[in-house]
Amino acid sequence: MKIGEFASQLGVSTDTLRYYEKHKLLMPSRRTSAGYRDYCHSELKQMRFILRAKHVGFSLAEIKELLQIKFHKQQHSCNEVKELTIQKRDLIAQRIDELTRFHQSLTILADTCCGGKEPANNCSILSTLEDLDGLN
Amino acid sequence: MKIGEFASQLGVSTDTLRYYEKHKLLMPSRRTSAGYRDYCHSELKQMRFILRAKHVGFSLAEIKELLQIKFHKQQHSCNEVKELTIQKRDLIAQRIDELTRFHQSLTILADTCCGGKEPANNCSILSTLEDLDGLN
DNA sequence: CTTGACCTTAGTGTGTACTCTAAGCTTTAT
DNA sequence: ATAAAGCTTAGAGTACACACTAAGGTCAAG
Ligand SMILES: [Zn+2]
Ligand SMILES: [Zn+2]
Ligand SMILES: [Zn+2]
Ligand SMILES: [Zn+2]
Repeated sequence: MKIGEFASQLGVSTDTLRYYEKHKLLMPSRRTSAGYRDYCHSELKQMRFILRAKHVGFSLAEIKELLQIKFHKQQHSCNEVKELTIQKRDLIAQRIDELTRFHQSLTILADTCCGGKEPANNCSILSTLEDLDGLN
Repeated sequence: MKIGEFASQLGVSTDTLRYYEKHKLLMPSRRTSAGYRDYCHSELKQMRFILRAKHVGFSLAEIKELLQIKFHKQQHSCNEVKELTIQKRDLIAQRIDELTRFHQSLTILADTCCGGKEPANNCSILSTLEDLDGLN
C-alpha cells in the first residue's frame, strides 16, 4: 500500500507518516522499485497502536518507549509498563491542578467585573492585577 | 535601577526582561550614558502586573492585549476586559476536560495491569493498546 | 504523448517562553 | 592598573508535533 492510501485509511496526513518514520516510530519495511514507501498490514496495526496511545495522552517520545517494550516484551516487565502509565497520569494530574487554579482565579476575576459598556477606568479586573493580591 | 538589580527584585532573569522588552511588554524608558537599561518605579509596577497576569494563566500575547487596554482605559470597556477573561477561562476549561479524559483512560489502563516483575508478554496495557477499544 | 495525481527529498515555518552563546564594552573594587 | 562582575547586541537552541514548500521523479488514463 502506498503512503497516500495508508494515510487516508488511518485518517492522518502523509506528512505525519513521514514525520513518524523520521522519528523512528513507524518504519515501513519495504520500498517499491521506484523508491515509494510500501506499507503492509502489520504496519497498519502498529500505527493503530500509536494512535490509541496518543488518544490516551502519551507523547510521541513516550510512545517510542512503549513500542520498544512491545517489540521486546521478554526484556521488560509489567511493572515497567505500569510505571510509565502511572507517571504519565500523575504528570497530567499536576497539569490539571495548575489549570484548575488558573480557572478559579479567572472566575473570581470575571465575577467581580460588571462587564458593562463604560470605559475600563474602574475595571476591577485591571485594578486587581495592578494593585491587590486578592487572588491566591 | 540596572537590569540585574531589577531582575532580582522581581525574581526573574535578565534574559526574561530583555525578552519582554523585545516583545514590547515592558520597555524601560531610559538608558544610561553607557547604554545600560535604567528601570524606574513605574516599570516595577508594570512588571508586577505582568507577573500577576501570568500567575492567573494569561499568555504573554494576552497580557500584551491587557496592557494595551490598561494604557488606554478610555478607549476600552469593562466588557472587553471581562470577555478576554472569560474566553481564557473557557479555553482552559476545554483543556482541563481533555486532560481529564486522558487521566481517566490512563487510570483504567493502570488499574487492569498487575504491575508484577514478570515479562510483559501478557501485559493488559499493551494488549489494550494493541487490539481492543476498551477505552473511550 | 501528455496531463494530472501521486510520490520523493531536504529544508523551513509555526507557537510558546524563554535560555544560552559569543564577542565585546563599562563599572567597581582592590 | 587590573581583574571581576555586570552590561550590550544579535542570533541560535530548546521542546512538541507536525504543516508547508520547492524541485523533481513516477504512474495510469485518455
Ligand atoms: Zn465595570
Ligand atoms: Zn471590569
Ligand atoms: Zn502483569
Ligand atoms: Zn501489565
